[in-house]
Amino acid sequence: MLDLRAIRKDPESFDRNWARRGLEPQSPRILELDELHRAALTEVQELQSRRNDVSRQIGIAKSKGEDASALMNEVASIKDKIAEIEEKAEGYGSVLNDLLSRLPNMLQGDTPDGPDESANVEVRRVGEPKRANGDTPDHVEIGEKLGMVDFEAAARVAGARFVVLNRDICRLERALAQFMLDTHTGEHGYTEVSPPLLVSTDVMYGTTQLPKFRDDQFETTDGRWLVPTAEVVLTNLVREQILDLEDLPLRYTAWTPCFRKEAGSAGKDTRGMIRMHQFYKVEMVSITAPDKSRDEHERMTACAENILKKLDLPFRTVVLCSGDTGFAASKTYDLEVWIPSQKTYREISSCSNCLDIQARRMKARCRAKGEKETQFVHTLNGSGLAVGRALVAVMENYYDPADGGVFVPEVLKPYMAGQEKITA
RNA sequence: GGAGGAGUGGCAGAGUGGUUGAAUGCGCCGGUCUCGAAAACCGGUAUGGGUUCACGCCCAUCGGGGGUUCGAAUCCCCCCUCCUCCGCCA
Repeated sequence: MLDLRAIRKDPESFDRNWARRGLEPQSPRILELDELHRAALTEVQELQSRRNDVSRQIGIAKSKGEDASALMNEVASIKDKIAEIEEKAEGYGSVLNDLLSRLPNMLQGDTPDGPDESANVEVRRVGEPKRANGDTPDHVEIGEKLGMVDFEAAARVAGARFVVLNRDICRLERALAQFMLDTHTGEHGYTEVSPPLLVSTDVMYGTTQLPKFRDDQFETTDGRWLVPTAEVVLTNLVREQILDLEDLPLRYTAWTPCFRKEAGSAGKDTRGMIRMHQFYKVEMVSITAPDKSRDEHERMTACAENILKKLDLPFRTVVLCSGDTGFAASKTYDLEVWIPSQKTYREISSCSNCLDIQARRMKARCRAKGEKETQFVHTLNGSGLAVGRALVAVMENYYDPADGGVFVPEVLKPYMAGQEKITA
């Protein structure tokens, strides 16, 4: 949710910012609805005030044993009027609210302008691709030859976009997750959380999956939702709270499955485990004071990069342009890992600063000690990393053409009982 | 799933239809006293919204939603959460 008061104060700057995402000016409609809404609200409140006043007089009159029927008649007519205006006010309010909840966040000044991903800007590149040629088999071929990746079995039990992993490959997946969690908790100051994977509609609204992205989500028959990312739960941990400013930042990490319908991605990445309906991800979430989120964003991105560095996987970091930046984000860094079989860098992490847009929806605030004023916190989320895609990257980058095996990255050996290599 | 009990301000805890946004205690903030501190005493201490240049005024909120009533924390209905017992179960 955007700050309606801020829009009132400077509607043009909001329209200018939305234009960077290719949106038409929104403020005229917003301001019109806002004005109608507030006028109705004021009228309702004046009537309520009058009603309360007369009711009080009725109480006094009755306690004195006087006749109050004239007063009671007056209240009756006020009540009808209140109901009428109230309905009007609620109508304007809900239309306005729906409009606002479907508008994306303000972009930061240093988010570059551009229509789509082709305009994203590379900010760093770390490591050199070991094999830039196309002779590396892809992870599907590697995994199936090892007999440890089985898409057919997955299709039999669940359908397309699922996978069954076996033996050393699923152990490697687990090792990756463990390594990421240990690094975030041990070195990066994050607190590990094991959260619910089914959440309420309010929670999905809080982090902006709803109402606009309903079609991407799995809804249960009892009105709950399967989390598309742990961001949803971790961020909502502070919903409806007033936090002590001194306790910020809060940093949470969790290793969870993620469930996505991938409704708009039909035909994209159909081969392999790049795009699944279900995948594991280690997520980082930070809750910060409003003036600290920009620094935290850099820090969080560095934490995600650190995982790739330790895994010794070649990657680059790009800052997304205005047209590619997600709905809730004001600025996003994507980390892209080298995928040898595709001879390209593919997204493995996305770190976003959402400013206060989620906090407003969640009513998550903070307050300095001794102060009366509350402020909305800022929320950030980043993958640290997508475990499924990390597995793909390790399988391909650590592939040994000599025997079709996969070397175990140095940092993962402790999680694999010292195992050096995965072979058939 | 069944039966019963409970949800009030930061916390504890009154309040069962009438100037109750809510007694009292604790905590917290400010002040008096003191060389200083403690104690004591005095004052203040919810959130959101509308309106106003401002002081302020007003509205809503006692788990959530709806209803009865001139008037609801208090009565009725639905839902949620927690506790106790029974059943089931990873």
